[in-house]
Amino acid sequence: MFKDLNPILHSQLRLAVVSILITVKEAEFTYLKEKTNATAGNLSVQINKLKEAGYIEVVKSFKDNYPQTICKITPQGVQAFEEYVKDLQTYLNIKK
Amino acid sequence: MFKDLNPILHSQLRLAVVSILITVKEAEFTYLKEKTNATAGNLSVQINKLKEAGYIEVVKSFKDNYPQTICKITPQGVQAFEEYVKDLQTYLNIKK
DNA sequence: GTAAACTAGTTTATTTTATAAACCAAATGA
DNA sequence: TCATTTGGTTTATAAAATAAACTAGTTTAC
Repeated sequence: MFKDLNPILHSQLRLAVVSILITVKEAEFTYLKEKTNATAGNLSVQINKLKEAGYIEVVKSFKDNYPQTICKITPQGVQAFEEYVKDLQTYLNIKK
Repeated sequence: MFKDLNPILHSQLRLAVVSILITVKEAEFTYLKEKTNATAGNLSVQINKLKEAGYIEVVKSFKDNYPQTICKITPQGVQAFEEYVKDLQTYLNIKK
């Protein structure tokens, strides 16, 4: 009946990050922070979890002398997100 | 951009319970346990949280000599669920 | 009639998560 | 130069989910 929801994506902040990355393909840490209203610490932790899960790719470099962290979604990330959205439907089945 | 998700509903088990109660209006503890595949302990805890939030009503009685716990959704529960589903859309906006 | 197994839960303890607070290294500005 | 800001990370704390243990009673089998 109810499909298990991917716990990595069933988190408000991680879901927001993946949601953004699905549409923009690439985003800076600061951009994600602004769009999600997350604290830097929280975002840092959650980005690492997404990276460890293989859902995003993180590239660190420097831009205008400042450190810069760029995140991109991976094919696994896209797939996991689509699966999550599909699974979620079973919980929201008011639309019949 | 991203609306905050109701933390009481953003939980797999509680969401499943509310989802069921939205469609059946009334359900026994044992029925919910079977449908959600939850352990009794976990279900007991989560039912209490939903009750404390005012999202469900819990009536205890006896049936065939055994204790029986019946849960029903409240108007606030229905409203919170609908709001949650709506808020969730902002995270899933792949459909444009 | 009494021990073993089962029903229907609750409570407590443990693990996992989420979040906040504190920190770091470097850059900028007064 | 030293206080502030940027762009983070690490560590500590709070909250949540989950499991394990327990309660209270019932049924079944001897």
